[in-house]
Amino acid sequence: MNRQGLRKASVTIRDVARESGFAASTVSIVLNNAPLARYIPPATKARIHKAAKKLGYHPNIFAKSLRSKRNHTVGVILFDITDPYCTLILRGIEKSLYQESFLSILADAHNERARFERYLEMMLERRVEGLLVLANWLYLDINLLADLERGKIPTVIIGRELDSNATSSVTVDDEGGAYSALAHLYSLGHRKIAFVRGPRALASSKARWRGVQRFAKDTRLELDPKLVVDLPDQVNLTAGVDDAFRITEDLLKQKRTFSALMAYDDMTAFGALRALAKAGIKVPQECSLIGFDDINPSQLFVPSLTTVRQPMEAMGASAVSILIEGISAAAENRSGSAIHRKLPAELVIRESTQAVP
Amino acid sequence: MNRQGLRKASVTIRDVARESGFAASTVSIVLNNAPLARYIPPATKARIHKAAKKLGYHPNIFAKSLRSKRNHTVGVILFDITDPYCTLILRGIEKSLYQESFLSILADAHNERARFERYLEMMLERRVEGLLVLANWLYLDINLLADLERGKIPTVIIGRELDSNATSSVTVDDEGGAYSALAHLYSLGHRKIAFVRGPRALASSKARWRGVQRFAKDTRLELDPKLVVDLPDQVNLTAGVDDAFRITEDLLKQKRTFSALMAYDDMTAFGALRALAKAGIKVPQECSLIGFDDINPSQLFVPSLTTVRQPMEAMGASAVSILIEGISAAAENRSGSAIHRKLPAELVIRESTQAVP
DNA sequence: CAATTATAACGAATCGTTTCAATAAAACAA
DNA sequence: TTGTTTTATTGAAACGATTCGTTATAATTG
Repeated sequence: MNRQGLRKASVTIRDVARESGFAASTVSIVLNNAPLARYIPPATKARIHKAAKKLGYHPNIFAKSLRSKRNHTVGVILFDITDPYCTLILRGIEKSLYQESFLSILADAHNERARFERYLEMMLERRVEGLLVLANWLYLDINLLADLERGKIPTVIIGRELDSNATSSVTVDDEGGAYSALAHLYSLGHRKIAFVRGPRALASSKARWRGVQRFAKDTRLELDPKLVVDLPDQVNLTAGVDDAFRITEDLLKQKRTFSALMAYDDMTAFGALRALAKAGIKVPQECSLIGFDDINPSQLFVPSLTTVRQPMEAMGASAVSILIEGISAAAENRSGSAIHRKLPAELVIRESTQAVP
Repeated sequence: MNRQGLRKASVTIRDVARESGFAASTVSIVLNNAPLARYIPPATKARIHKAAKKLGYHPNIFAKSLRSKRNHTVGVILFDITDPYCTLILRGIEKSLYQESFLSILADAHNERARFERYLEMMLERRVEGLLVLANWLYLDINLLADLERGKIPTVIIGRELDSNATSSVTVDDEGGAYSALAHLYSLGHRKIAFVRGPRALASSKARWRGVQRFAKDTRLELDPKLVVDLPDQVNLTAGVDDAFRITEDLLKQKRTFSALMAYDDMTAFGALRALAKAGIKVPQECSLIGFDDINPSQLFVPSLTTVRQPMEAMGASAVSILIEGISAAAENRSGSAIHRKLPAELVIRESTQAVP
């Protein structure tokens, strides 16, 4: 008694071979349109295709990967999927990956080092072909770098540049963005401007502040140190908003007047807006408010938020293009060198800023 | 000349075998702690482990999968990653998956049928062990069902129940949620209440409206049909907000007074809020506003939004538990039947509602 | 002491593809 | 006619891990 009775789990290339009357190798060549396929006469090809279709043949991807050592998958590690900033970048990544017929494994590190490392481990174990790291709101740094380079697979970091520039990166021009944000407020006549800077630990905080300082210098605008406060280091996103709220309240309590407030980012601006509203200060009539990022909710707020847009979809797309290049380089044993791309930010004027009366 | 000169791509189990002086099969048994390992003396185990560590051995997952037919991966298909509603569910999914050491492949269908089908295809091709479908803001229906069942792999749909209940689902109690939302407004003294209902095509629109009607019946509250408007069918998320804005404006134009507005969901509420603000109507002083979902931005708005919370993290977690159960059932050739879970919604009272003066 | 059972380790087959080298027939050239 | 290419097809050898069945000792039992 043979195994006919047993239900075959799935149809293999040998089944197609038997059905079509050719060898498995021939079937493989035809179905993959391998170089050798140029010798195969159309009639043969047709028969093989027909057999494959008839049996509903789908190549086993595990076996395929085992031979080719490829799986057309990249890993995406981010640090808080709850952050709308991530979301838009993900959209950009997804669009590009889709076109390349790559699929992505998503991991959310919850801003926890251990989780990050575990995920990194899992991804390497699964031999993803490349790695995208979305370094939003991220405090891990020094060793992160080492970890990433350990993998020896093409990697692109979005939103942050590593100290060693062995790993490719895509960032936004924070400095330029902050510069134009302040320029916007200035052009509206604001001179007394409060600043809620980002947490010290974040690279982008420094960069944005540099932009502010550069503008101030260029126009001889005086920055009142009493009107400059720092957000505390804070891993939690919504807690960050609360911090911003509190800090702005403190700012208001000290009775120094200002006609505009520039926030580290949109989230911060939301917190500030709440504090201003609570103090009965109308935005933008009595105080202009500007953020940074242009995350999704910003346009929905009342008043909608004037902000500096990070081209997040473009950043995602850009990262993918670098990564894919790195992957094909690796596949062909070429060695591509790290690429660092810095995209311009764009001022988006909405309702939360207006000319000083 | 042998192949010593060639750089080995990676260290295999045979290398460990050679290094430790045992056979590959023994190594496999030890490293996986297979049943047979109970016969292997500690000394041997130690030597094998040492050898493995020394060589930095990592089992090749492709080969592993080829044999075991498993890959510890589930597919997650959603319809708009930009939607904050998705984001929180994803968080729930991720947490649970992490504990099970599963990884997820993420696909965003952009509300496009073709894209959905392509992704479904890709996932089946990759033999994900299960499928999670996040049916937010979704208009595809009839055939979607057929597509999903074609795959014959464990599947859970979140946010919607399929007509055939062959596929498991996790939904929220829309009707009960809407009921309690209206009850809340009623208890604050509101009697003239406007409703912006969801798009006709969405199942949740109907369910929520049923909740409203039921409450009205229970308390003999009269619903003024002139104060009830429908959101048009709309695939795009932010366009939905604009629709809500326009619709609310129309509502206001007809000069019917109402002291509260109940929106289909939070996004809709945001649109309504903007229209109210533009008309100079203060929320909540002159008009209370309530949403549904409790997406992330809702607590950040000024005023923060009273709403009905969907327990999104719990929904994600619940879906994963059903899925994992289905996967192990499949692995052991048991046949689990579809499970349908409906989670309660919870009223979250914030600033946007207050008692009628 | 012989018979049985635990213990310890291994060899070979298997999973499903792809690819290399080989073969054979046909087509062409000298 | 013989020799060389071109065209068509194939068997067998990987890829790297797991598992089943086997063998060879050591320990235990009657």
